[in-house]
Amino acid sequence: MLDLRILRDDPDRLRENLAIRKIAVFDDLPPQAPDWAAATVARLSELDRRYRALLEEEERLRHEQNEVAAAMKGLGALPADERAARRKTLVEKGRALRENERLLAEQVAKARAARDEAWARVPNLTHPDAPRGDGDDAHRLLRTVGTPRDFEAEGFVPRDHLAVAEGLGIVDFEAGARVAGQKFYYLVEDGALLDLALQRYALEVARRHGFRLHVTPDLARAEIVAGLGFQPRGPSTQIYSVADADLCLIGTAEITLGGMLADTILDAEDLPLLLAGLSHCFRTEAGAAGQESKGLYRVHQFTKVELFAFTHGDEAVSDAMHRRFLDIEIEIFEGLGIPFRVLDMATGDLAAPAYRKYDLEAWLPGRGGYGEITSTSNCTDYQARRLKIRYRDAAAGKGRKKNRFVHMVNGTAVATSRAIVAIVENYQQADGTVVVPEVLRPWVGKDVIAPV
RNA sequence: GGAGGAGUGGCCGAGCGGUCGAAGGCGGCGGACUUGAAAUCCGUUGAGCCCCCCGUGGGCUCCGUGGGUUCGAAUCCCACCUCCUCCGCCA
Repeated sequence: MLDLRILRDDPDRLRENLAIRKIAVFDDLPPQAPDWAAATVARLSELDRRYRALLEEEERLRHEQNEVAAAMKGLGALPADERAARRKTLVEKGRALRENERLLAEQVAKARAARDEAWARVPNLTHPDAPRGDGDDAHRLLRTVGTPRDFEAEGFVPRDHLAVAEGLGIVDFEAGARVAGQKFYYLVEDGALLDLALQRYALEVARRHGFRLHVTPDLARAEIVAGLGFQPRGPSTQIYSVADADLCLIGTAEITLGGMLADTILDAEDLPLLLAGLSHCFRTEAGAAGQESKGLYRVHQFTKVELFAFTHGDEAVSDAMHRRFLDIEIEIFEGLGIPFRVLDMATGDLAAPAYRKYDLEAWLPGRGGYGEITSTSNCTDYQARRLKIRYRDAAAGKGRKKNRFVHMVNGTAVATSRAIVAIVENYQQADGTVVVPEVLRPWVGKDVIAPV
């Protein structure tokens, strides 16, 4: 959620931002509609004005109520009969005011809900250096790390991870489908060890960088999910909900790490707070299908080590943290020996909470293309405002402390399923075995994964 | 799951249906003392929102959350959430 002052003080900035983000706030004003950004801002302003006008009227009535109640207190000194008469008048007046105020309160609540609902859908502002546009060509290539293997020179055609993994018997999608449905799977023997090894490896790197380790809940209240900027309900939601409970299966530990400190006020000296979270992640993957979704690449459940930071509410500070996150992600995949590229994601592809986002895309020989393996976003104060995560800050004045919203940065250390895809495809050998990346060997306990 | 108890400001903790945004303490900030620090003493210190003639201006709200009773609710009633104690069950 953005600061409402932007709507009131700088609507042009809001309109320009909407235009580059291409995220619809109102369903009947999609980004394809003419002047949709301007029309969206106009409607938001109108909702805000309506709410404030009603609120003002309600507060006036409340003020009168308070005056009646206060007048009642001064009655004690009067003679009994006069006191009774005054009392009767005041009670009647107070009662009438209460009735009116209640009617108005309903309208105020409705107007407020309408404004807030719309406002919550307005995307975050955007980093000035983020590339504009949308679509795969719009992203800015920042770096390429590692060199893809020359399989032709090695004399064989690389297979996709599913073929290799099933050949090795380290993944079982049939059993997954039988038990939980399509896009569920079992990791078996060395597959299970590989999964755990990736978790341990990522955690060790995170801890070395000063992140405090957490195994988080895999479920969270819908309110927390929404607070992080995810849509917990609705036809196109990526989030599973639990029936008869106000709970969602989390799509990422970003939700549980970010929600940890909801409604708290931190000490400025405690920032930045660096958290690592291990959780299962669940995604409905509504509407996703096709070759790119094959096998372990797009599944309903996977395990992930997430990095999370709460920083001072200063764009330079969170921006620096964001680059630090990117460096850690690069370190992790460089360590795994996977060739990848780093993209500065275009404005039209950013999710609503992100101010800026970098993706790591691994080279996947089985596909002959790149596929996203990790992602890191600076969400500035967008999530903190809704979750009410603040810190006491020494303001410009002497000794005065002011509460400010923290900035929140998240990033993937490792999503095991996709890392396994990248490892299996990049480390496969002509005989169908897979070499274990050196950094994982202590935990996998072998150099090569071969069929049992 | 059953039976009790409790949720108050950054933290701890008092609070009678009206003078309670709320005692007291800690912490923070400013000052005195000190070469400096500690100790001591004095003062000060909640948040969110709305309006305007934008000021040492006016108003509204907030005591777990949401409802209710009342002219008036931190205080009374109901529901929910969370925590604690005891019992039961259980990896």
